[in-house]
Amino acid sequence: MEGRSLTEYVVLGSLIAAPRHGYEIKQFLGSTLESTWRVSTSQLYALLKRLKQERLLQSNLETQETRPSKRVLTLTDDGKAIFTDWMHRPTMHVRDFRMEFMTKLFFFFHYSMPGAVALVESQIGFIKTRMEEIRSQSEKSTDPFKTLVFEYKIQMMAGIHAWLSKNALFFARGLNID
Amino acid sequence: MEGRSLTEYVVLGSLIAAPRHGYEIKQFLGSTLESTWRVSTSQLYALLKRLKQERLLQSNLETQETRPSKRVLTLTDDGKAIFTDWMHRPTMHVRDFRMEFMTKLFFFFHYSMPGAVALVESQIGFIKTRMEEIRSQSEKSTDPFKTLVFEYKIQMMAGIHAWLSKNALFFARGLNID
DNA sequence: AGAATCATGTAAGGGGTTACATGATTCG
DNA sequence: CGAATCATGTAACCCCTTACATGATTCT
Repeated sequence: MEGRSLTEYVVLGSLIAAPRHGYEIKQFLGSTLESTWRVSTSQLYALLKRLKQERLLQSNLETQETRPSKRVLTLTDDGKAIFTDWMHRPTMHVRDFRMEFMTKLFFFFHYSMPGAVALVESQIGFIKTRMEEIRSQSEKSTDPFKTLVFEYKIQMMAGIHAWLSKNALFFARGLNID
Repeated sequence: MEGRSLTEYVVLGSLIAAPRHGYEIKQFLGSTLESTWRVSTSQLYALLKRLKQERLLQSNLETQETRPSKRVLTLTDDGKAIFTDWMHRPTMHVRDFRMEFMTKLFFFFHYSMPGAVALVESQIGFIKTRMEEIRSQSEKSTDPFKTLVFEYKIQMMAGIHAWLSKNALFFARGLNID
């Protein structure tokens, strides 16, 4: 999760297809990623402020007659680049896998973005390599507790591998855009 | 992870067999749980202060001649009860499983405490039930993305189940204390 | 002589949570 | 007529991280 948190990528991702204001981002995330993911209102506005300071997005105040005025956020080129790079990079730490990878697949799915199959494939490659590393560490281990921990990691990676090859690959292919 | 964080239980667990001072706790954790787990010095001292305020432990200043004086921490009855209860309760949220369950097994192992087999068995029961719940939700789901998420959860729970039945149960039986 | 060990902290700051504030409009 | 929706925030607090502070002793 190089430097930026998942929360930041999710907010950037909410703006990749079209500008939105804070309340709209909240609604978008609440209606789509809601099962996987949540932000509180206060955190969202704080985050938007920070991302604006970092020039990943810019804002425009729009006054409305019958409604409170709203601050419409647009991604800058930097913001777009950061999000797009992230979307095509596989997850490097197994502990982040669930949230990070699922979120990427969500955006591929929701925006019909190309590259999902390639991401799934490179993620499969990464997990295979990592699994072999842990397997060899486990074989060398003499401490029974550490071995137990290694075996757990191997089991989880085997599960991820199975899911990637079966479900995720099928899902990504079904998007029919690669 | 009812209320208290894993960090708190780990610190309480470091004191269950004998009183220790802060530096000693740090060394103990660094030499045993180090692969699974870390605390920074500053966080440890802050946490000890908080646990003392909550009366889960008490401290005694011991002056030494050739060394800086040390604050020796002892668990109170409340502290002991909170740790012991936690040790025998299965983990309720899959997201906490890895850290929480592994830590419990570590303490069972390190202190040769009885009850490991019972914990593994009740954890197996819990995960089976939870897996069936998710499976039925998954079958009802029509949204392909949500289905994908459900299938991931099922895959992970199946992995946990396999590891519990194979590795963890064997490990717990090997402790030869139940 | 310099590094590591023993021993306990403070200070600043980051990121997240919960609670609170405001105020018009539109739906049931 | 009250509840939900639209819209944006502030304030306080919690936990954790990183950096800094101190100072004697013992190992290399």
